[in-house]
Amino acid sequence: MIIPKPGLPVRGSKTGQPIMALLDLLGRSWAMGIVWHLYKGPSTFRELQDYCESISPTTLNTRLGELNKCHLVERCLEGYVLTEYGRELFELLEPMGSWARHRWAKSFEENDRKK
Amino acid sequence: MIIPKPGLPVRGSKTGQPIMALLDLLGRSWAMGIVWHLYKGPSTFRELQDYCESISPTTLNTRLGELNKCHLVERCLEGYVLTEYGRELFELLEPMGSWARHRWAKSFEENDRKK
DNA sequence: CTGTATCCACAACGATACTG
DNA sequence: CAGTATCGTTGTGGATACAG
Repeated sequence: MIIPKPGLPVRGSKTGQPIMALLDLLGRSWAMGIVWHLYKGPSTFRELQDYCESISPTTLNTRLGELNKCHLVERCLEGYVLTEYGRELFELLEPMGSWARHRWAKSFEENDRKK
Repeated sequence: MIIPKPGLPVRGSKTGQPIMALLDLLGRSWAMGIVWHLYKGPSTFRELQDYCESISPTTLNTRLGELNKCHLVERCLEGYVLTEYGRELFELLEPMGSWARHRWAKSFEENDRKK
């Protein structure tokens, strides 16, 4: 398991620019889904598995380990929960998600209409 | 070449959530570097190749094609340039980059000190 | 200069079975 | 319930040589 730490080589940046490490981490399968779901409150392994319908236990466990080592998720009595960093990040992600949905996605619809 | 379009399956999301498509696109090698460099102004293929020191022509061309089909980059007389969408996205990315550098990266330094 | 065509190596992920 | 161990498939990207 390669942890995308700022300063070390990551997918897309040999010098490990923090922003690239972040994009690497969050771009992996289900990472965003996990953060999104945990923002609502703590969840167990099984609950997350049900939420991410087609995720394999291998991948879910790997992802949780990565998010944990990157200080975004931590263990708790109820299973897993977002850290302070995790919550901050989620809130930064919202404007991007909003832009992606409302502006960017529209650009593809326009393109489709022209064809 | 698999283009990460919102609505179609992408790395990390089978339903192609727009935010996941975006993270997929930007998480690929050198994508951010290209956007970052082009934010300063138009560039030729060769200039981008020099800027992204170790990138192969194959990858650079693939990446430019993806960014173009996703409406973030377009061709111009001077080579390549950011579109209106591209500039909007860059500006949304800055707060995240800032957080990654100043808050998130610090969390790893703290961790290192403890060990 | 600007790409394109091949080939190769490796990391990511799902499927599955199994252990604590 | 909560993971871990293996295996096979596939995408990603570098290297290189070559074409427009």
